[in-house]
Amino acid sequence: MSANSRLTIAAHALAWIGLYQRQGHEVATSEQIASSANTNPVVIRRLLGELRRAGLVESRRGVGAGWSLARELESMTLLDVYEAVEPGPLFAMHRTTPDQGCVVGHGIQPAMQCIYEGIEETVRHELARVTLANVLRDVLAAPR
Amino acid sequence: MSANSRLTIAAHALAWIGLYQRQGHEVATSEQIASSANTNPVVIRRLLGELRRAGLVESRRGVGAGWSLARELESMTLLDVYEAVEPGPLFAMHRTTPDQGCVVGHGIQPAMQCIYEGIEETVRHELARVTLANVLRDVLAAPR
DNA sequence: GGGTGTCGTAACAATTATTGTTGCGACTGC
DNA sequence: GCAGTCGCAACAATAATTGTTACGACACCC
Repeated sequence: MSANSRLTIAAHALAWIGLYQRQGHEVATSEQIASSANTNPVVIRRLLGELRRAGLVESRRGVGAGWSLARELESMTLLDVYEAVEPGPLFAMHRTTPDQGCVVGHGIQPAMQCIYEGIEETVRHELARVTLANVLRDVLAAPR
Repeated sequence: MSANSRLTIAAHALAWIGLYQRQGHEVATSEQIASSANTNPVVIRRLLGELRRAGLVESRRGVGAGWSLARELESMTLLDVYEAVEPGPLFAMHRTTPDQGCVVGHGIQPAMQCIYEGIEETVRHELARVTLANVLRDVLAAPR
């Protein structure tokens, strides 16, 4: 199992801020978002910090501080979020370099690398097709 | 970073066995493969055990024992290998269930689930396009 | 029948990445 | 000055994978 839910939590946070702003509020606090996502506020701040670096959200400090969207949800795709919060590739190579004296050990990494890059490109393409506005719409469409 | 190189190692092992058999040998030992992949024989046995359960390889015991392909490399795709060695989904949900009393917390999982399933399906499709014979060919084509 | 080499598997340690938690300084509006 | 929130560092907790050791099971060979 891929043990990282960073993309999921980041999308959750963005959808939450987006909805909150639609309801007329200026900013959302990390504590509110953390409560909705059932996690710790620091986890949210860390993730939102990365999204801020990518230009997707802004933060204010002081009393009445919090987070707001830097762009419309319509102009944000899951690929933007993915690139902001996921550091590495989808599939990993050997953790130790294989035996370069062996034909297979020598050729396997470039061969797999090439295949993996193609797949990652496809995934990126799929992620780019979904905007955060789409996500929020689907969230609100869930039956209760 | 996705910390698991299982698919990579499994492809390495299959390519190694395939090449070894093309050179006229009957079976390959986990120690030979481990030496090429620069890892421990037990790691290889564990992976090959999962591939055996999926019907991709066979093993013999006793003196002169080892591993052999159960099917031609041409008829094996990376998807077969992926399904044999990767237990979970590509993207994970929240590790704790979000606040079901919150609209976003309630709707986020079905929304993301749906998106993720589409992407996984695409990845599977891509993996199914590559046979292990393709991989071995690319491995041998690597410049040295 | 015993010796040998290899798989099969369990148990546990080591490593790595992520997530959770605490603490405290910085900033801003009142 | 006070209160509320972010920013960030440090560290613990958790989980998954990988590495290692150990030993029994099995089959071939003599």
